[in-house]
Amino acid sequence: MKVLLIEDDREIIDAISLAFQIRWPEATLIPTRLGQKGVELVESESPDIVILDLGLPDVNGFDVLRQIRLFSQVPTIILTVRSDEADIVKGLEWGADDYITKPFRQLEFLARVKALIRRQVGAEEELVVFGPLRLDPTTGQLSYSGKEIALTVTESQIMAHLMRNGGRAVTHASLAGAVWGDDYPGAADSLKVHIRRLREKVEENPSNPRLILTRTGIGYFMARPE
Amino acid sequence: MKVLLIEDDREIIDAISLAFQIRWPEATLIPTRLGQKGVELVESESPDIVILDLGLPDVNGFDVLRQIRLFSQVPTIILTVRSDEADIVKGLEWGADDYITKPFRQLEFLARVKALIRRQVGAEEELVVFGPLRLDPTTGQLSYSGKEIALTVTESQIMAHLMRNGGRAVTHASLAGAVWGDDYPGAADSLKVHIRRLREKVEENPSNPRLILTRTGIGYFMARPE
DNA sequence: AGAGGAGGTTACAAAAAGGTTACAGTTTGC
DNA sequence: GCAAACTGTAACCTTTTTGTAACCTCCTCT
Repeated sequence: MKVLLIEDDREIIDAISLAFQIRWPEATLIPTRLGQKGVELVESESPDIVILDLGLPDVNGFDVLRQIRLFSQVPTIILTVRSDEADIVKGLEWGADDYITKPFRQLEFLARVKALIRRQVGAEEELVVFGPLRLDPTTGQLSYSGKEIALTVTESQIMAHLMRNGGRAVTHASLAGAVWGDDYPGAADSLKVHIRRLREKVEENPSNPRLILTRTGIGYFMARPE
Repeated sequence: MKVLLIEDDREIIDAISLAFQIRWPEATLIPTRLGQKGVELVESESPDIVILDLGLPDVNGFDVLRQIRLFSQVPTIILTVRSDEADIVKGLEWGADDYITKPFRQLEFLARVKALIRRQVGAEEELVVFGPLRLDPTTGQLSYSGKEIALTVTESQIMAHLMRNGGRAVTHASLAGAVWGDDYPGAADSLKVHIRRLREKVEENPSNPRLILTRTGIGYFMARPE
């Protein structure tokens, strides 16, 4: 989970860093003190949420929000000392999703951040990554060395299992179990056909594989590509 | 747009009714003074948003929220006199989306309601753009390679969903969920018919589509046109 | 060298998924 | 109030995916 913080006040940065460290250490905080830099970071880093201070030294905070909204719908919380109603309305109408006034309370702040992230649709979309291979197990979309390869459901399950154990051998039983459940007699035959089909999709020469390798008597394993 | 208000204080009901009448007359306000009744109304009326007062006479407000969350993800704003931080956190963690303390300011209140609805349905979005395709989801008007194509409401929802995920596969479940909600048995049949109708409108040869492509076992995806 | 095991390769058929069409119930616009 | 448009259902057809089985190749062990 990536959180972009656009804020110039060192005290606030520290307070928020601390809050995340204590309450939500698995989140990555990307801080910047400049609004312009912030807009660029939204594009380059694709954060899951943006926290934007309206009182920046270089540019007007509303402008930053407007620029972000030109190309991104990233959830954005506005943070400011002003508690003026007109500002709140303006911020929300311009596309902010929430609004917190300083001084804020640590727990409320984090609760709002989490409530907003929960609302996001693709928030739980997880990718299986192994070296240069990236697989989206829900769609069966595999990216590998610039190519986009479409896998079927079964292929995707096998591939995900191999990638999650990337580098280590996976037994036939474990692989078959992940796809067909533990006791299905035909699995052995079916598996070798599916391995072939996978190799035809990902290997340069399917009969001389460099990625999905055989461990005779054991199972298969995925070699880390150079 | 339906707004369910669960509130017992006559003054607050009046204040909110007035705010809606003046600022947002096209919204329908459904008021109830009982928490239990409120839960039933969420089910029977399917409101677009719920405003829930925690200080109800018959039941505890948190219980009402919990009961609603058992079957519905409707956006919910909690309204209360308590400004105690623990309550705010508790409310948000239990699934509320926003929290406003009384006394509240009319404009801020409405801005928060609208911001919540907007991030719920993406209603604010004027245009969905993908490559040379431009879709106005509010009117169903689609421009594509010089042609102006009128889509029906359902078609437009499906198209928008595909375009927003342009290039990436979208699962049947996600597509159907976006149109008919999450558990509607007939969705699978209906979806394939709507896909056909869309293809008849946008494809040169609907039986050999180049834009709306199938991922068997997964769903559909929109190919980036050259 | 030959037998046996393990996995590879291919072809084909069954099953699942999706495509196509027609029709009927509803809603919408005049 | 009627015609047109929209939507969902169902029946039937086509394509894709999956599983099965036969045969092949390679390696090992005797």
